[in-house]
Amino acid sequence: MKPANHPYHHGNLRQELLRAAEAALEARGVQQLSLRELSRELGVSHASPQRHFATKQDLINALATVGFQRFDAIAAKATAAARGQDFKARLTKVALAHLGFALKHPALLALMFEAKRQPALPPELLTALQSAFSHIPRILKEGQEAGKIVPGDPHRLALTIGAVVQGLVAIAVDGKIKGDSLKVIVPEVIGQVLNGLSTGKAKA
Amino acid sequence: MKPANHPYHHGNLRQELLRAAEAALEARGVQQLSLRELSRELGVSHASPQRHFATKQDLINALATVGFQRFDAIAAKATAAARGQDFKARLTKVALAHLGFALKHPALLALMFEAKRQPALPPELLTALQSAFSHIPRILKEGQEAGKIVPGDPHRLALTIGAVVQGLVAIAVDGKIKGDSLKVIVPEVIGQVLNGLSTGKAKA
DNA sequence: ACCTGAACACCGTTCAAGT
DNA sequence: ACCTGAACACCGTTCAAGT
Repeated sequence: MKPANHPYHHGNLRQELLRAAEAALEARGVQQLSLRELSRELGVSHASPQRHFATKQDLINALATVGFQRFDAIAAKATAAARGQDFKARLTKVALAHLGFALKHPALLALMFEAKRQPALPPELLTALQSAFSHIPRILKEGQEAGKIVPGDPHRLALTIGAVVQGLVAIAVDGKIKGDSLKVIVPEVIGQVLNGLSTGKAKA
Repeated sequence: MKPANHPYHHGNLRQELLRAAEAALEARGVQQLSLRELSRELGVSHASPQRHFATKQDLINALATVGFQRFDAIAAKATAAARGQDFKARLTKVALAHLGFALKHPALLALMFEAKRQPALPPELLTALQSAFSHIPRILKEGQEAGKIVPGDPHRLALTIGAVVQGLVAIAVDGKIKGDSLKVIVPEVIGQVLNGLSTGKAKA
């Protein structure tokens, strides 16, 4: 379990750097993330990260990529677990999965969303990101094919629900929703969006 | 217009620093924001910001504060301009105001949301932030009092619409919505939330 | 009150050199 | 292939000193 005390050849410095970086990120924030400090912590020279991450941004991109991959895996598991249920239940499960991740790794999530804003995304980051955001549109498409959702451009509908979930995540991360109450709030918000907030009219 | 070339006593270094910082922020990103570079650009010593912003974080907080103040002013103007209209039109106007700001100042918006995550918010930042996010709940409350919106905890309803708008902003900033199409997409998304996405049932 | 200049303790990145 | 040590050009922050 512990990598002994080799004077040389650390073993898998790349993995250790990623692990230490994530811990430092959640403990002290992105701003304080320092390659030299990570090197010190791992007992290697400050120049040794170079071989594994050519630049600090590369380390950040790698962190963001594994973040989106975990994000994706959690959502995939949630949808799989809700296979037989109706589409509202499945949407709720995916939303809860996203929110659970957000509350567990708030600093990593912030880093992920910051990394997303880069002009030229590394390809692995892009595919991880696309996969992570594919679940809600897919569920909506199935609901629409089953006639459970109003017709219309599926892309447009996915935008609506996607915005709600992303907004909930942002609000929850800010601590504006107590973690305990998520299981009651999220289904209600999803229900509100599905059933509408206006009185009277059913829809056009 | 130009502050002459005083060897001493710059005039209002504080304002100049804020202005230069915002320009540098949008041009090169938060990561590259440097007090020393701003000082060079303004032709003052690298230690001179100290009197106006005790720390770099103080400069960032000041930027975030003016950002939220402008955000607030724009939303207030939008609601004032839509005074006589129905509550759906007013919600749409506010959402469009938020989105317009986001697309105009994406880096500043990112800085504002990052600043919001600080454990101990400076009081002016907090009040600016609260004021900026007060418009949607207020419109919803009025709509509810007029019987135009389903009954229920107003705070909960505001959460739903607030999440949608915040989510749209996040998605728009990522460039996933073409700026031109906002005027058609936003009313449609707001309408979807108000009228619901499910077929059949009006509501419970 | 506001700014300067020097100093301190940090950074990321590069590169020859070691094993 | 992987790591080290020294070097370079930057940082933020502090503080005595100047006006």
